[in-house]
Amino acid sequence: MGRGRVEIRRIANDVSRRATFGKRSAGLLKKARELAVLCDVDLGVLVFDGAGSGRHAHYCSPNTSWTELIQRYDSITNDQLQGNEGTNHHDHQQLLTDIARLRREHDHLEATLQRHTGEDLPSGATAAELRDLEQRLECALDKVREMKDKLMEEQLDESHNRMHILEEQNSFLRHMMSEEGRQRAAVEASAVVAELMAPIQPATLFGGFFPEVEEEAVTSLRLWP
Amino acid sequence: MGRGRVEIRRIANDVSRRATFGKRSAGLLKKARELAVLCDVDLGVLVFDGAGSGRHAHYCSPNTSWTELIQRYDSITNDQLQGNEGTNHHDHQQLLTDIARLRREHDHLEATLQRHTGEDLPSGATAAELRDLEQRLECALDKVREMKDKLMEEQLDESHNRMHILEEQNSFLRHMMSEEGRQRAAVEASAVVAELMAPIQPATLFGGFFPEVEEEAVTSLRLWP
DNA sequence: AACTATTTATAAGA
DNA sequence: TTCTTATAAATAGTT
Repeated sequence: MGRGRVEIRRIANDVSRRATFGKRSAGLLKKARELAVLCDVDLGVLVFDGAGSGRHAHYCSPNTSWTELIQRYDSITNDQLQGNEGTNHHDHQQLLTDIARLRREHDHLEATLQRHTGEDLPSGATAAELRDLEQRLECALDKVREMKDKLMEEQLDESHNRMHILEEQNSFLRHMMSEEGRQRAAVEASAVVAELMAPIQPATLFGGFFPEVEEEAVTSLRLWP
Repeated sequence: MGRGRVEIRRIANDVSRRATFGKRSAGLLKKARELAVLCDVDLGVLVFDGAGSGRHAHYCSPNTSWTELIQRYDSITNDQLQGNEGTNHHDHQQLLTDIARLRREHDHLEATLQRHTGEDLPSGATAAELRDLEQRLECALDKVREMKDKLMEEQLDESHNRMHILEEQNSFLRHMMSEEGRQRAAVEASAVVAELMAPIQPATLFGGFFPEVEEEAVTSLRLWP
């Protein structure tokens, strides 16, 4: 929504990024407020500038609180945490064990992810380990590319289908025109038909005859940037 | 945005309210994702249907967690809220909270990692999102390769240094031998040379990291005697 | 901060 | 529910 279509990726330019942050976070909060009122829901939004600029925005709908929202979120994400309220000390010990295990898993996952992101490559890594990581990343990259290609192919197919439909409409309309032409002047009609037949170029075809179809076509072409 | 202008007040009709909830919460989450990526900010959105319908939606930007967001929020709103630590820090309720938090972080990390591994690519991903992931992975791959190359260069440098030192020692010893001119001394000297050459064994130098380079190294060492 | 040309979201209808 | 379409709303680039 603006003068140009925008790719959803980090805005490199510092000034435009700040401007966009202001506009979009205001927009997001407005949408949040509207949703809360229109649909009578409890919701919260928190936004913090990644850098330490301190720029932030937040909204929490009336009749609720962040504490409540987070509690609800917890009860959704891990519902196996239900029945053990106010139970005995055995469970207390069990909880300590669970926490220790979770902490370990947490650290491990975090480290793995940081390696996968290249953020924190272990300085003591051997060349063999690095080569292993390299291969994993290549593998992941392949999978991502494969999925992306599949998606794009699907979109291509779809646009081909649409083109096919448009071509059929064209040929039908040409047919209609030639019928009309016979009733008037046979020579003129065949000239028009010949002209239409020659360039199947969409640009030429859409140029004068079907402005309402042109938008369709452009839209579908834009499906794969 | 729609067929008609809409007043921002609770939608009375039950059906349209549900429909609007679905559309607008999807829209809100999309906007949130876009803001997170475009402006590189940390943000979170939580939406719960006010009634107990269970309908809900949530989003938390990558590289952060609800825990972190809430902490940041707390530090903004009331940064004088300290002091109640230590008394009941390890009671049952606190442990439950801790465990919930850890589970949340755990799930978040796992999801992020799975995306980075290509194990669980979101089926609803757009081509643009996939390209974003692709670029991250390429970036990580570059870093890993860079570090691997640096490591290999360092190890090569080190081995060259050692060789240089050994060559100097050798030439010094040969000089000594020719001055002495005695067979017995010569034999002793060559024993010393042999001993000095020992640590040059590839296994020690390269630590077994470069089987493909090992042969190369052995070959060049053999050139000398 | 204001202005618009455009894009995007979505209300209503099918 | 999901898809379509007319229209309102958001906002990117500009001044």
